[in-house]
Formats: sequence, C-alpha cells, structure tokens
Amino acid sequence: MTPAALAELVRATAVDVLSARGLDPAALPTAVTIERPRNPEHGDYATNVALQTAKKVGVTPRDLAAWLAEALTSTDAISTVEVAGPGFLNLRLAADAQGAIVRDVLAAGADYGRGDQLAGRRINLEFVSANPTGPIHLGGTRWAAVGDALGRVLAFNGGEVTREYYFNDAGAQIDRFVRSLIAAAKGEPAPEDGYAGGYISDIAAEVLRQEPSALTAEDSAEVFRRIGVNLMFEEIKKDLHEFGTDFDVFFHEDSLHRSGAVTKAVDQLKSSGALYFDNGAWWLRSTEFGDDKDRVVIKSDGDPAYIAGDIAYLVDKRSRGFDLCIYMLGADHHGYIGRLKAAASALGDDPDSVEVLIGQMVNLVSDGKPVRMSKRAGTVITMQDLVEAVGVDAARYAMTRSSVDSTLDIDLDLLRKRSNDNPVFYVQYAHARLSSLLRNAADLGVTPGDALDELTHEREGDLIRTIGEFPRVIATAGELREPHRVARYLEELAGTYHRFYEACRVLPRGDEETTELHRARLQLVAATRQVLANGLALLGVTAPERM
RNA sequence: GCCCCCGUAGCUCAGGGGAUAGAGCACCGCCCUCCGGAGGCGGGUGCGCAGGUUCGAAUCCUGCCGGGGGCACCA
Repeated sequence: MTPAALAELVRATAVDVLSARGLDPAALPTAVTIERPRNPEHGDYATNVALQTAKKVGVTPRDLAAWLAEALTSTDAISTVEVAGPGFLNLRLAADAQGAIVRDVLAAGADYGRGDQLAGRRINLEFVSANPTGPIHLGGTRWAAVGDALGRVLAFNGGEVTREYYFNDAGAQIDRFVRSLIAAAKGEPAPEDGYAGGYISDIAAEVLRQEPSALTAEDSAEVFRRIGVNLMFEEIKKDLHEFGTDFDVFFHEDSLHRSGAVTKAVDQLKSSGALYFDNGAWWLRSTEFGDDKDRVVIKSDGDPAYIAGDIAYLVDKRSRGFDLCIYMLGADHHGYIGRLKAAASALGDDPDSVEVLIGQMVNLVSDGKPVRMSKRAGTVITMQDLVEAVGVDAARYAMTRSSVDSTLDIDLDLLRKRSNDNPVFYVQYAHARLSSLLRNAADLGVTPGDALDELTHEREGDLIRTIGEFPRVIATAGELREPHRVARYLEELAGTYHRFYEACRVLPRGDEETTELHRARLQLVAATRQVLANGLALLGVTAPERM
C-alpha cells in the first residue's frame, strides 16, 4: 500500500467514524497527512489527523484518535494502530500490503514516480539565457543543471515542457563583442569596454579562416558579426550539449526586432491603454507588481528599451500556446519579477501564468575564502572548466543537490581532490553495487520472487517504505520547482539500501538452498535499482552498472 | 533608504507546523570465511537574537543583528 493509498484509507475511515457518531466529516482536512516518523517506535507511518480535526468537532484529540484506531485496526492492510502523545496515530502496515509497493515499482518500471499534477499544462521553461558574448560561466552552469533537472521533473509530473534559451543578440553588447573580435583579428588589445579572453581570439581566427577578406571587406563589421556571433552561439550550444542539457528552442532576441514583433507588441499595448505616456516616453506600470518604479518601454528617442523585447518575447510565447511561462533567473535579476508579471498583465493575461524563479549566485571558493571571478585575474571559471575538472556527473550533482535559494560555494580544488567523496558517488555506487548483485543473481540462476510478505526485516521495511516515498518526492519537487529534493532523496535511498545490504543477505551462500525470502529480496533489490535509476535520470546524472 | 535570498554540527548543506533536528565531509574507534569496504556500526552541550501565533515552531508572522544580491530612458 502506497502512502497515498494509506492517506485515502485513513480519510475514508475517519469519514465513517465521524458520521457514525453524528459529527461533521467536513471538519476533516481534504488531504490527510501521512508521515514517516523519525523514531521507529512511532510506527511505519503516522498521521496527525485527529489533532487537526478534534477541536473542530468538539472532542479531545485522544478520544478521536482512539475511535479511529479502533476502526483502522480492522482493516486488512494495517497490522497495528497505536494512539500516541497528544493524539497521533501510529500505524504499521501488514507485510503483504507493504510489499505491494515493490510490485508497483517493477510494474511501472521507468515510469515509476510519474504523476499527473501538471497533466494538460503547456509549460515554457526558460533558463540559462546567458549573454552570447562569451562562454557560460559557473553561474550559468547552475541554471543549466537545475533548469534541466526541473524540466525533467515537470515533465515527469505530466507537464508538456518546452525548454528554451533566449539569446540576447541585439543591442550594444553585441557591438562590443564584434569590436572585440575585430581588435583581436588585427592583433590589437581588446577595446576598453570590450571582451577579452582566449575565446575571442579563437573566434576571430576562425572568422578569418572562413572569410580571409573579413578585415578588408567593405562591410567588415557585418562579416564579423554574421560569422562571429554565430560561432559564439555554436560554442554555447556545444558546451550545453556536452553538459547534458539540450534545449528545444534557441530564441533570438534579434529576430523579434527584425520581424517587427517588438513594434507590434508595443503598439498593441499603447492602443489598449496598458502603457502610459510621460516625459516623452512610454511606461509599463510594473510598480503594481512590486517593482521599485515603473519601467520605460519606449524611450523618448523612440527606440525600444530592453523590456520591449521581453514583452514581445512573452507575446511570442503565448502565441505558441503556453499557459505557463517559467523564467529561471539569477539573483541579480530579481527586479524582473515585477516587470514580467506586469507585462503579462498588460497583455491581458493572468500574471500567475508567468512564474519567475530566482536562484542565488555561485561563488568560487579557494581555501575556504571567496575568490572574486575576474577576467583580468584569470579566475573566471567556465562550464567547460568545471566539467574538465570533475566530470559532468559530479558537476551536475554538485549544482542540483542544493536549494537554489542558497548561494552555492564551489571549491574546484576540493571537488577535484575529493571527487570520490562527492555524494553523487555515494548514490552511483549504490546503483553499481546493486546492479552487480543483480548480475550475480542471474549467473546463479536465482530469479526474483513474488512472496513479498516474506520481507519482514526492519531494514527491508525501511527500504520498501523509502522507495514508496519516491512519487511523493517527485510531486513535491515539481510543485515547489525544487529538483534538489530528488537528489536529497536519492542520498537517503542509497543509505537505506546500503544498510539493508549490510543486514540482509540477498543471494544464497555457497550450497545454501534458494528460499522464497532470497527471491523476494532480489525483487526488492530490482525495485530499488529502478528507483535509483529513475531519480538519477531526472537529474541528468548517469546510473552506472559498474564503476 | 527600499526590495529579494540566506544565517542549522568544525566544513558544505537538507529539513514546505509534529513527537528525541539530520546527511555528506573532516576526526576517533570498530566490522572483511562467501552478494562490490566508493560500504556498515558507534562516538556531537548545533537551529543568529527577541517577541508573537499554535496543543505543538528550525519551519508561519513582526522587529533587530550579520552575510550576499538588486534598485537606468544599459542590454
């Protein structure tokens, strides 16, 4: 019996009990909370439903708990019920009901943990969107890992997810980038306001290789722009792909300006009265959504401000049928929340259809001290540097196991030195170890068995209940947009498995006869492997059969 | 000044109101006759401070202190 099914059983029972005593079942919470107590003496599962409901129906929590306990005791799936403390109900499942979770896992396979809370929702998930004027740095790497994992989690919860990267390829920064390329091609130092670094000279050289006359051409800047900017796009895409993060759409800001989409969107807002004219400029009422001040959309010189592109981009997203647009932005963009929501509102949409997730920054740390990333000091760490240092799996895992609400400290030397102690290896090792066990079983001709009521050992119960938690973890991770919950869960599962393995011999030793218990344990191992694999897949981390 | 995030063990961090607050790392000790020791077991005077809400607060609210990041007719 899954926790969800148990919650329904408890609630249905509570409805009966209350009704039978002439009390109002409407006092019950719509969803009964089922928890796994930390203290094993408090049962396999516990519920506080009596504590939550008693006062509303005018009885004491312990009395209500006692009535519920009596009713629940007579159900087949539950073996014991105890009233504890102020009115908790501590439950233990019958072995066969608990073992059924194992069967559920294996029946669902790679789909175990899938949910439908986002079924029918078309979600646009925009993340990274780092400026195409240089390679992706540590900060962008965090979003590449977390955003990708979030996309997978949302899809696993039933959402139809489109991953999107917005190239800010319009405006002054691209001009500076192009000027930097030209300077490098000429062998001159980078412009004062330009970009420097090995990648600039590499790209400049490649432009010259593709178009030897680039420097002397009449439209020299245009040639460098056309070829150079595109090379930068390709480098970013390649880095992301090698990192295991693939996007469905790479959207170019420039295309919005060229197509007239920006003008059209702004005109629409002007005529609908959503913008107001003041001091020679057109303004968006972003203060209505928490912004510090209203923002200029059309400058007094008639040129669109940056936000005009954002508005047109949102129009484009909506025209493609998304009903939820998620933006993952760094903490330095938190001011965008109000702007984007105001834009949605101005377009006549529900501001809740725009969701802005703000993640905190990544710091580079060395010897416990923060190192300011600076191009001049050569302390800029790119996604590529990180991957070269610790590998994709360890890099992704280090990025996804923390909440994005916390700033993340990355100590390259530490990660490099201790990469064997990185929690990702703890989880991957569990998967490899258990894969090996399954191989050995096959060699011995031991087949998994279905006598799951044999699994009565404490460690077996812990493991079964832990794999039973997976769907709830996925649902929560999706609902809260917090993929790190998956990583933390996997660490717990790996630990629970290691402890099970230590205490419960799975394969028969030597000439020992194969029993139903051996075969049931093997079934449990197979189910555990499936859950580890499903979870790692959601993080974009490999589940190795061998290490 | 205003806005956002954070403050939990020596370190890096989990803990969306629940009963004795956890993991990994680091440190000490123990566990290999057979399923992978990249493992397990044991060892800890830790929720920044002060109020409030609640049967119950690390969690929710208010204030303060400390750290990080924002507050352009730039993109």
